[in-house]
Amino acid sequence: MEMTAVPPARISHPETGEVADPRVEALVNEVIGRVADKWTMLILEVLAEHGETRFTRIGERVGGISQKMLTQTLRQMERDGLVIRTVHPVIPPKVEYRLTDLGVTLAEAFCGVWTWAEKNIDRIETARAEFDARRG
Amino acid sequence: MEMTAVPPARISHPETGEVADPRVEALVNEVIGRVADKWTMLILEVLAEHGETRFTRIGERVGGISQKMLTQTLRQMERDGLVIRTVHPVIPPKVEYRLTDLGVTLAEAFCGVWTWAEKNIDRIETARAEFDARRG
DNA sequence: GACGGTCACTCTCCATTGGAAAGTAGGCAC
DNA sequence: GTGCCTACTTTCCAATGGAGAGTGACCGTC
Repeated sequence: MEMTAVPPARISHPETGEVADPRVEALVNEVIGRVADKWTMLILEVLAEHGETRFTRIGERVGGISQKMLTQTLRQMERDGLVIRTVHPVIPPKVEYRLTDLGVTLAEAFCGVWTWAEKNIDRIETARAEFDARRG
Repeated sequence: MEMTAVPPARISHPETGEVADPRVEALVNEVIGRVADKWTMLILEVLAEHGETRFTRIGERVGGISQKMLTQTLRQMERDGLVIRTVHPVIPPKVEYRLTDLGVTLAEAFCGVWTWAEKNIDRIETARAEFDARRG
C-alpha cells in the first residue's frame, strides 16, 4: 500500500482552523527533511561552537563520520546557503567552512533540541531499558 | 581513511572552557542521531498538533512515508519513550499513538526548527538557485 | 457462504544510501 | 626516490528505505 501524498483539498486544520496551504506544507516538509539530518545537525553544532573550521577538523570533532558523508553534507549545506566554503590555494590544500547568517539562525533553532538531548539522556535510556525488558 | 572517534583526552572547549566529558558528548550525539531524523520530526509534529492519532491517519498527515518506515519510526519512538501505543481490541484493529510528556518536550524543542523552516524557505530556495547557477 | 472492505501491520524485492578503504594531486621534507 | 600532508574522489560492499503484495480477523452484503 502506498500512503497518499498531501490531499489536494485540505486547507485548514480542523482543531485550529489555521490555514495551511498544502504546497507550503510540502515545501516545509522538504526543508525539514533536508535539514533535520543527523550529520547536518552535528556539523552545524561544531561550526556554531568553534567558528571557521577546516575539513578534517570538522570530521574529528563530529566523530564517526565518513569522509564521503562529510563532503556530501557540507556541499548540501553550502548549496542551501548554510555554510560558506573558503579555499586557500596553498600546499597542502586548506579549505575552511563557516556558517552564514542563515546557518547561525538554524544553529540557534537547533539549540533547543540540543539542550533537550543533554537534559533527557537518562529518561531515554531508562525508557529503552524498560521497553527492551517488556519485549525481551 | 577513517575519521578518528572522540579523542580520549579532549576535555574542554578552547573558547568556552566549558567541560565536555567525551562520553557524555558521544551519548548526546547518539541521541541527536536517533531523534534528529526526518520521519521522527514529522511524526512528532503531527502528534503534537493533532493529539492522539491512529496509525493510518499519521501516515496520511505526514505524507510520503512508507508503511515500513512509519511502523519502524513509531516503534523506535515508543522505545525511546516519546510516544505511547494504545491497542483497542476491536475489529477492525484500532491502534492509537500519542506523545508522552517527554515527547511533548521534544516537540517543543523542535518548534524552533519548524518556524525557522517556515520563515526561511525563500532564502534556501534562492541560495540553491544561485549555487546551481554557479556550478551549472 | 463466497466476496469485498477495514486496519495495522509484515514480508519481499529492488534501488538508493552510507561506510571503509584505496586512489589522486601537488609540493615539501628526508 | 619514498613518504607525508590535505581535501577530496572513486570503488566496492553492506545496510537502509520505498513499492507493493500478503496477512489475519471480523463484519456487512449479496
